[in-house]
Amino acid sequence: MRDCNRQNKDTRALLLKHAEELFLAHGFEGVSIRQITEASGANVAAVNYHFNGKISLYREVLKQRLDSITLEKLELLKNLDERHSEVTLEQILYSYIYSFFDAHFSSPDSDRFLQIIYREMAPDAIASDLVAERLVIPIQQAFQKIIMKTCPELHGDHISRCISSITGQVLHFIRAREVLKGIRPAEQNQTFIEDTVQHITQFSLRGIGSQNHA
Amino acid sequence: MRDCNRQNKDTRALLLKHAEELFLAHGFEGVSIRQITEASGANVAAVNYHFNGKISLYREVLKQRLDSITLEKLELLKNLDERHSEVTLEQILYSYIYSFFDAHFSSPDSDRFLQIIYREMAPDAIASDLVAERLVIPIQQAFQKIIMKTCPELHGDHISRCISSITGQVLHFIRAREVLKGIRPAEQNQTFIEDTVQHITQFSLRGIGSQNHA
DNA sequence: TGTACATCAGTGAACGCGCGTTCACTGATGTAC
DNA sequence: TGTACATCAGTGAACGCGCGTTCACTGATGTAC
Repeated sequence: MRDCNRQNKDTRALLLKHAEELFLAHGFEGVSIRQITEASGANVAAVNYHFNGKISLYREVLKQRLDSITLEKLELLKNLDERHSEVTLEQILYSYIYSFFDAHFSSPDSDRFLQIIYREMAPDAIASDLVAERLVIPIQQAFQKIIMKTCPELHGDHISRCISSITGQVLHFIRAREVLKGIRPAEQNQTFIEDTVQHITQFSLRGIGSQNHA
Repeated sequence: MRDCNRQNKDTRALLLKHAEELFLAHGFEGVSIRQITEASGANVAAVNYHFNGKISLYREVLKQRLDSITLEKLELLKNLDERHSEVTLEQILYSYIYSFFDAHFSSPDSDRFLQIIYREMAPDAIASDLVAERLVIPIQQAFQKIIMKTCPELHGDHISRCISSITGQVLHFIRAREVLKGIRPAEQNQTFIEDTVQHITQFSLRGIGSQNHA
């Protein structure tokens, strides 16, 4: 009787929505097709009907999220690029690094999502190609373009490696923060973010070693 | 007939040995109890008899490997410590960073093992406590002690964060190297190691910002 | 305007599989009297 | 020195479960003549 006679409730969209929620919360292996279809009020067979199996559905979900994150980061970088003559390298680094922590701790989803991206960066992951093509490469390129404008004396390869160094730090501080609490305990959440972003910014600013801004 | 009448073949040790091999090659979920017991020539029930379940066996395996890696790194750091008056900060960083890449690419196991450690660093992992207590914390402390001796003008908290920055970079460059190949392609393996270690060393040396060695 | 057929979204039930765990058991060895 | 019992390593078979996938199906809608 509930939802009685309502055909065309767009099962496909519902599946996608609930799959996103569940995969983000519990990872690929942590979610069964039955959980997804039950949450969507559909039949177990629906996932196979609409998406040709669990893996394709997962990749579909991932695509969407990766694209939306990439879009967001490119937006930020575009803003910085437009103001690049009035902005210091330090400010660029700070904005970029802060944006990770900000996005990360403002949404309960994104903690889990970072774990997922992390896992998918492994060479044998189920979707490392998607992470590379839709996230890492476009962001890296845009970021590199800005830094090259701001520090024209630096070599492209050097900048590229420095960006990887920054990304590596950001991911590590966020992801391993529970483990790191065993080393530097007793930080409040807000000062943790502020302190860590400042540290990574200053460390990396020196690390880049631009003559313009040293 | 094979292995006929040989009691006391120490099933427990065999299980541990093959579990290590298999878990390292395929991860926790990637290995079934049946695979382990078959490889060990034992009955399916043997894992539960000797180890009280799959998780305990996994943690046991992990403990051993973590301890052996920690021991190895502490050895390296002890050597550096003993020579700390004749060694520059740059040499210390280089040795430490290089040791990760060296260990990593000289053994086929260790690539997979790094993935495992990585995964176990996540807050909700099956053994993040082991990674913290038996690997990250002891190494961090020993490393910090050396740097404090070499750069007495630096604050302990600052050094601690810098070490995390170094670790983050090392892990990222190793783990995400396939993804990063999309950005900086066409490096041979040996020059990749040499170039990357040099980059991380120099980047971090500047990042630490010691007055003594800038 | 009516009929026949094709298409499409979605269902329901079952299939076969591999999993971790359990439990009653065997047979060798150690120990107490 | 012999017997009775306890302990221990290990086995074999089965249990129950949850999984992803399959397949024949329904019933609504669109299309051609």
